[in-house]
Amino acid sequence: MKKDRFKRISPNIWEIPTDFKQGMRVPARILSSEELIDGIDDKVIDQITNVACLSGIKKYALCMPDGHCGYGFPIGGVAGFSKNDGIISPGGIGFDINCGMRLLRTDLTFDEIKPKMELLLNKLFLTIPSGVGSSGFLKLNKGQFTDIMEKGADWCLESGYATSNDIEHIEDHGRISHADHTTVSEKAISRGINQMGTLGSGNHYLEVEIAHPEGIYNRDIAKVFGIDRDNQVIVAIHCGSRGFGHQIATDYLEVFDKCSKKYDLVVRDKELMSAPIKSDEGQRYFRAMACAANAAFVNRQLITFGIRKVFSEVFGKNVHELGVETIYDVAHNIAKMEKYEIGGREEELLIHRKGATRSFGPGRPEIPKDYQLVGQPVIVGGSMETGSALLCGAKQADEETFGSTLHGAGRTMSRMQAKRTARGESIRQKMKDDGIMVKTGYMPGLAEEAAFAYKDIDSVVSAVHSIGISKKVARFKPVLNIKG
DNA sequence: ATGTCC
Repeated sequence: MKKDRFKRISPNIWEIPTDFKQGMRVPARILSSEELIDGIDDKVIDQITNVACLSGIKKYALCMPDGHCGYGFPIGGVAGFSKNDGIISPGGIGFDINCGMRLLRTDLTFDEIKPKMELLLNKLFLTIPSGVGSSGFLKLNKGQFTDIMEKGADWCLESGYATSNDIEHIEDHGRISHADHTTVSEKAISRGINQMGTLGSGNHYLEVEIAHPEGIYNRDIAKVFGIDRDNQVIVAIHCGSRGFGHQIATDYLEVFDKCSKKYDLVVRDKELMSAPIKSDEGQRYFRAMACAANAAFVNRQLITFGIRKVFSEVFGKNVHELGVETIYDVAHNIAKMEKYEIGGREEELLIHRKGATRSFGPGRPEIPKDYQLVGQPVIVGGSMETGSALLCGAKQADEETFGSTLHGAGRTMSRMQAKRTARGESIRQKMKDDGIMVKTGYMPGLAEEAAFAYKDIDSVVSAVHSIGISKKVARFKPVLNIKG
């Protein structure tokens, strides 16, 4: 096994030195508890050490505790590349650009929603389109979609689909700078224009969850985030930029493939195709990626609009009375320019987070005013059977992980393998027995996303908590799930 | 993740 060559830096940090394979410019670091380190796939080790070979990489190539095999980078991969001689790589961001999570609070408690569970589930399912190729209620013209690409969630504010409180509680206010619609293909636009406000498929879901008192690890911080009553109803939204971001990733992989010779980049894996950040092609992808990121923020905001409408109808009150407010909205798949100290001096790096969450601690100007004292919320999606976790960012992340932490439980099994292991119907029944009502347009998907196909979320969360890059705040238990 | 192969 390759693991005997790992150097244990601390109880939960394992380093793979540069002599592990030829061409590594920096060491690779895997964050993991002792119990999970042996479960790390050899392919993940291959992938993260290939990332360590990319031009302009600084400090380490990192893999979070929920890491598993992905396209090029592992999902759970984090890497920072020098603005001057570094690269940008679609494989380091993911096909689903700005796949991410939003958490909503409400004033409701479990007892209040119990009599209306089935109605709530059915109305949510009818209102929020889900599944492959689904389209939304909005009929947008190209001018509006250009605004969505370039203004992100601000478009929702202008159009009456968001409140200023929503905007304040989205990463980067739901508007990524440098977005330029001229870098986006017509094909991407035509795939995306009718998909705003839709959930998608795969591991995407919409979940109603309960904040039971025993799941609150830090009552003071939970209260700052708006979790302020026993058995409070929470809503989790997990989705991304749909076919729009997917097409942009596809388009630029093709562009990078064609220009790779010109820039003479050594790439150990075709899936890691890259372009220099400073190159014309690299800049164009960066700007197109920002458009997809903005569209994903809009998507989650429009889904929020739909959820508010449903809650309002089902409980016969307006949304203000129900207190349906955005706790926070985070990107899990994105690259951003951020400043870090490298060898004693500050450098601007393009931080790639692929299945990883920003984890900024207290005092950072980028985070909402009301969260300044505690750090940003970190929203971690579990499997549909186990529910999500809420953490807060910590300063330690700036030193260890380029201000990053984990994003989910992390798969242990491929979708195919999961489908061979169980049938959707048996998972539905098991969830029902556990008090979770689920609705989906694609039953085999329940097996694909079953808890047995994922690592234990509490275990991966404990690892990042122990390292100190983010801190446990709360764990929620699902009661309703719409699986795309 | 994805009009899961134009």
